[in-house]
Amino acid sequence: MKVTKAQAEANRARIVDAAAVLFRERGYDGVGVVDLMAAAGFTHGGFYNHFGSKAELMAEAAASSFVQSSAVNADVAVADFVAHYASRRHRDAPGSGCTIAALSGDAARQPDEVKAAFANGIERFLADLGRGDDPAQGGAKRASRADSIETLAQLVGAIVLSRACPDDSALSDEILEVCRSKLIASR
Amino acid sequence: MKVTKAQAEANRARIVDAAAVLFRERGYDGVGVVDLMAAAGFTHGGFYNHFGSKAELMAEAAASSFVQSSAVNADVAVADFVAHYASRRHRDAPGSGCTIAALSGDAARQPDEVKAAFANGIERFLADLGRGDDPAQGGAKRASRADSIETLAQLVGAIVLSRACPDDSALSDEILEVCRSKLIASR
DNA sequence: TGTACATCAGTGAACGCGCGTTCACTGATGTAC
DNA sequence: TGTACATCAGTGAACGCGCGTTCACTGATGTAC
Repeated sequence: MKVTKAQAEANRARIVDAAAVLFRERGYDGVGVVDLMAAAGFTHGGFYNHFGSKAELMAEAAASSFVQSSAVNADVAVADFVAHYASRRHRDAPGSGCTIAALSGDAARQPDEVKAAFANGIERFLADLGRGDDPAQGGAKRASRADSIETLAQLVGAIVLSRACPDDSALSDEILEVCRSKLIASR
Repeated sequence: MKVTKAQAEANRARIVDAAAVLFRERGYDGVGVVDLMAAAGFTHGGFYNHFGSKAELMAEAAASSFVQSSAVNADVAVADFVAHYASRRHRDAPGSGCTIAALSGDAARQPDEVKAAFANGIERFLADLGRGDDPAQGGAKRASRADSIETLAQLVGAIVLSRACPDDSALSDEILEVCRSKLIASR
């Protein structure tokens, strides 16, 4: 049964959104095409009407998540964003968290198509970190690109490390707390 | 054909060593039991004489790599170690590089057995970063645990980010260079 | 020390299973006249 | 505006393949007497 062009486009977007969550939660190899389609409410056969390959969807899901994160962060003061990033809440909710922290390890073993999406995501992230806040509200000042890179590396490292520790481990919490307070102190 | 107890133990160690390299290069799901055994020179059937599961080998290979890295780093000044860690050479040679940087993303989705090995590796790494150098040689002073955590997060973040970028990308190099110079300047 | 037997590391075939991808088919949508 | 036909999003069966794991078998090693 065919479907409206508009409906088809909306369906495609549903698949991308579902993929963005599932990949972050379970990793690239942890989710199959069947799972991805089922999560969006479809059977797997139609997958290749929308995407050339599973890796292509990975690239698109990542790109989409970067745009979404950036939109959300635009309304948050930089210091608050940093504090939330290096938090247990973020660590424990990879599906709605930072795609770079959740999937960089997987991206490293993917085709350049995927890596290019990640590089764009990193650039966007650096821009968000460097933008500073509305001076009228007295938030953070604009940061240099090098400072933003340093901050990003530490944020990503903190989440990656904390997630590699056993659940409920003191070390995992400690890493987040140390990095959070150091990052906030240095702004 | 049975084999000497000593030989069997040596064979087992060969498997662990090969696994430590292959997992870092290709990720947990990127290597099969067949590959792991073949890399050590065996057929796959004997795998379960040595290990209870593939995940168990992952835990052991990680633990072994941490011990080995620590032994190597013991002879290097902390500043030199940091400089080499955040380098293109390290980025481009994951098989012989830091297991935390290469496999933390995979470890996050593994059983606690594996995560516990990673937590041990992190502790060992922190100890190495904090130890300082022989005062007679005028190297780094002892670092606080919090400073070591901060350094570790930034090192791991730098490699993880740089590997997620397309091959030969300027951004990848830039991330490494910025983090390297910032880390060395702050010691 | 010599003999008989149990052990068990390594082999290679086989297990069931899920994977990514392909394909013939469907029927409502979109288009040409 | 109405009719005839082409399109193509979605379905579900099927493809070949590689996965982790199991198993019967082998023969040299290790052990008991």
